[in-house]
Amino acid sequence: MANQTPLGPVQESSTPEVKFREFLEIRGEKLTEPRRVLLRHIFDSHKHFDADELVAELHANDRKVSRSTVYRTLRLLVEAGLLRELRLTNRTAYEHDYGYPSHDHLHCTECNRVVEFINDDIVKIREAVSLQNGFRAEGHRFMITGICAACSRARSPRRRLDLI
Amino acid sequence: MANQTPLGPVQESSTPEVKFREFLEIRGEKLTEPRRVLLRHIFDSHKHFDADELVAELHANDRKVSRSTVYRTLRLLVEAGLLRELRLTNRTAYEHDYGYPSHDHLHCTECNRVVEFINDDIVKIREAVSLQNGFRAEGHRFMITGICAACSRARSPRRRLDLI
DNA sequence: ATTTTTGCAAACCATTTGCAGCTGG
DNA sequence: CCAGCTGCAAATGGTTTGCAAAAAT
Repeated sequence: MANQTPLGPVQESSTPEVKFREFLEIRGEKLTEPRRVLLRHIFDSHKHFDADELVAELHANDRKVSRSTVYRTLRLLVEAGLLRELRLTNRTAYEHDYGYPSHDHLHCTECNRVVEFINDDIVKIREAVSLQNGFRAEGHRFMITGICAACSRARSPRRRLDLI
Repeated sequence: MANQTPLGPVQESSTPEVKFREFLEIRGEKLTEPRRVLLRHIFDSHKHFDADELVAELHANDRKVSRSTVYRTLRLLVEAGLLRELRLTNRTAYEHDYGYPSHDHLHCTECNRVVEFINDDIVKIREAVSLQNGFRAEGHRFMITGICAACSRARSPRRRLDLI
């Protein structure tokens, strides 16, 4: 799942680890070693990932964390506001939701790439629509699906050259 | 999955069955009896539904269609542009996409109800963002998540109304 | 000491698929 | 007739869960 990171970071008052510990303390839960390993790995690089990739990468690095713990911790991190879920067609991907500006996504159904973009009007629409419907909005998902520039290019006006 | 129908129908040049037959003919496929039964049932009432509900309702009506055929036909109807998929948290729901205006959704995470709304600015944003990113947009999903008015009011130990 | 967490394996569950027989055109 | 379809049962695959051992406070 390739993905670039066009958006810059945002200044935050504490690290993900501190924020996670606070979250766990409130619920009387613990910041264990596997959770720390996972957290460090996740916030070490900024990209989209899924549970499976996490398991594989950690195994490759000899920092093994079991699949169940990965799933359980991902759920906690979402609840803690550190990660955001992206439900794609066949799997659930995650991205940083802390220390990173809020944004939405373009999803190329051809190459499966996800590109981020920021548009402030979306939240305005969200609030206006919620107000009209007596809805207390907690979040939204806006995903534009289609074909990215690269795939469009590689699609039609290119065939003839392949024929030699 | 309770859901009202706030939006009015739209004038179309042919019925869902005609449109589906055309779609199938182009691909050299057949409009069989199970498919007809399913299509009739789906377009008989306007509401959101999932594969399981369809199977149950048809069985209750003694118009049994097998689960596999339901799934296979739903996929065709989406490809044909007659239905639209809504990926909710735990399941895939469907709604009419033919003879019905384009719209987006509010999803109450408490009672799981989905409410439709129309906002023309969303498509404008979609086109603007796509242009900026060299993206050829084919569609979008905009889902606002939060708590609906009814659940806000009853905001006590209320459990989700998830039917089944 | 007590409560939470972990890893494993098994369970889940919506959806898909292989196949033998049925059906529409 | 023959490609395409159906129903059944079995397979899939991502995700969750039960449980006994391990770790945190």
